[in-house]
Amino acid sequence: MAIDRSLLSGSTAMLLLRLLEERDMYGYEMIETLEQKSQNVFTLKAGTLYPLLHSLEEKGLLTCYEREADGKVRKYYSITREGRKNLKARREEWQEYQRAVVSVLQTAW
Amino acid sequence: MAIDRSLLSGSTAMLLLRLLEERDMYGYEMIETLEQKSQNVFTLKAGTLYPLLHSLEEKGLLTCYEREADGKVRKYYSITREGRKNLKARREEWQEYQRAVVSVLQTAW
DNA sequence: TATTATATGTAGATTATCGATATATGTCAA
DNA sequence: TTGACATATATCGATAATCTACATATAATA
Repeated sequence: MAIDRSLLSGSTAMLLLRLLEERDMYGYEMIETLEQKSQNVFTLKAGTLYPLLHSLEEKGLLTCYEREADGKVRKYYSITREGRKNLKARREEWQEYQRAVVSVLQTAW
Repeated sequence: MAIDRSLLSGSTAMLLLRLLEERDMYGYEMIETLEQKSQNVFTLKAGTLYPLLHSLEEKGLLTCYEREADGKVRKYYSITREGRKNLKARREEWQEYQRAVVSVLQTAW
């Protein structure tokens, strides 16, 4: 990663769900989109992404279907109702965490 | 933790260094102070803190000395010059990471 | 005197991410 | 046409951060 990988820990699933909130995507597309949207801060590895997608699917947060595009069969992922609910919770958790970090970093003692 | 523990990953050392930037503290004091300053978002466990303090000391980011206070011998930690340098880098990394998350979450596509 | 808060510590388990590796197809330039 | 590179998906084992559980000891309080 461009940044210490441990910082990303736990927020990757949220970021993927956020991408899929906008539109269905296939795995490789998510890696590239995240990279662009974050100005190269998030350079997610395939070895991280695919197992994560499978586990999100198992948990019912995503569904998967195959579709041909540009002469290639790709696996598109779609966020479920449960996935949207989960995303909402993760966003709130992230806001809470972020506020807390800022308050420790900026505190005037 | 009050929040998903994985979110905290990687930022704990930064938070501890930040506390010690203000004044020397002993371990237990850091747990309580973090809890207060974060409004109970960061409830760091002893099993996380002490090994982390030892590793930061090994890396030369902290030094340790014993002192008696309130009739108790406590182990106070002090941030080193190297620790301040490290804190500065971690803060910058955190800002970069935070900006990137926000930009993915908020992006108007 | 018993319990709780303070205070420090270790061992083992869990989890997220990574690097390395594997496979297969499409594209483009030499 | 052939070799290299980008695209696309996937698994395995290693690494690292945190947790739970446990252990120990003292001080304060009921």
